[in-house]
Amino acid sequence: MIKGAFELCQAESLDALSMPRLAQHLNVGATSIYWYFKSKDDLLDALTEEAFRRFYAQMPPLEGRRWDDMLREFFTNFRSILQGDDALCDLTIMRFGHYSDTTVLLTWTQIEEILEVLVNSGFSADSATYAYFTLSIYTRGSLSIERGLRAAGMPFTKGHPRAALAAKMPIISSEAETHSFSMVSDDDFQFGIENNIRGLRALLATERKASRASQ
Amino acid sequence: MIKGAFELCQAESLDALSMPRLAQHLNVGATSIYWYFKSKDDLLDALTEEAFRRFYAQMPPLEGRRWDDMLREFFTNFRSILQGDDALCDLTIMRFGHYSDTTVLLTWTQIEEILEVLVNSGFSADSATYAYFTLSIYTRGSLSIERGLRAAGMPFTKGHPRAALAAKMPIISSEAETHSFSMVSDDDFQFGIENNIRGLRALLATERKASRASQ
DNA sequence: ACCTGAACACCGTTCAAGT
DNA sequence: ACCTGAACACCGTTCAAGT
Repeated sequence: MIKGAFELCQAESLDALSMPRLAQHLNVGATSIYWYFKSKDDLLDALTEEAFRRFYAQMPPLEGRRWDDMLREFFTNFRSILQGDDALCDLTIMRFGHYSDTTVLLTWTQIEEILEVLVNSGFSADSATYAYFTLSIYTRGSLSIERGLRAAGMPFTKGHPRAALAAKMPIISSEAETHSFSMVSDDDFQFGIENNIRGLRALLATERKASRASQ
Repeated sequence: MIKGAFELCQAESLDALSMPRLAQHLNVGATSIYWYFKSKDDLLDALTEEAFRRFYAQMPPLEGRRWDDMLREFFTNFRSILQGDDALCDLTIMRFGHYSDTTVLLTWTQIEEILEVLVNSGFSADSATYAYFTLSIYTRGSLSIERGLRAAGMPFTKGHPRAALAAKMPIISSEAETHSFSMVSDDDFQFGIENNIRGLRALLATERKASRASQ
């Protein structure tokens, strides 16, 4: 049932998933689904849970490197997995506030593991939490915007005709020649992650100084 | 026409905007709208353009302060305006790849102004562009996730019952008492912005050193 | 030029009825 | 326990027809 729903989502898209279409795909009466799920939203919740299971199954384990390498790798993996599977992306990124208990447990377990590395590297528990949230929001923001662009048919990726609009904008005009203005290119993403890591490095330095001073 | 559509969106929500409902709101035949807009998507595009106009009208002008103050203020204003108006938020943040030429022009003008400040402060045009994109993606990510949570009825904002799940997670358990786990609280947002600014400050320092060395 | 109503294909959902 | 089809209220959209 959920497997069939996933097949349909992967083949078409989450938007294309309707009760009649799913029923047809399963060779079953259109309303039979309501015996298993009391509403479409219920189905979607179950689908979201399964999506998270599949997502985490694809995530490689954290390597025992330095905290900055770990963060970089984790969020790069996070992004590339969801970039490669629109159905998974739509279900995990776009469906907030629809996380089942097992999904929350799965996610928190993952977060705890990361926080542990950060705290062991000298971050306070507070800073570690903020750090993870910041990178998580950024990565998800990038993914959801990229997803939106792809769904809309990928307007202006590079060398876009709208460049004409930039006549009186010297900086943008020159940047537009080399820089994709989608805001979500690989380079953009890498800069964002790297910039946050730079910020965290500076924060860590001041936190260490403060903790030494208080001893 | 567009004004009426906005009224309906503000009173209800963007989801509640249907052709029949809008027609009813305008005291007009259900299909009359199709004389002005060839499809609902067309209507939505026009609505998006108007939303951006209203949004930028509310954005206070950039103050002539230091680049970091400017960024902080800009994105804080950005967020608080869209936090206060769900219709505006749905139309501007959620509808990517549906920007009209005048919307793009409006946006680019705004971006150019910010890039100018950054470049004048010593950033390369490339870094300035990356910097803006990073903060923009983060702010939008935060807004869209907050919006999703609100639409879903704001699950676990604080002191949430799910804390029980965190039994074997020492760091999360202790954090959960003081830290909202929504990832999009005011504190979370402020940390994200501040962390990016810290990262940019470090970047600026190395860029300045490099440009001095090459002279 | 502007608006209407009937009509169509699609949706989510309910419910009484079948096995 | 599991599945069905008829039915309902709601969509977006087309089109021939009215003014």
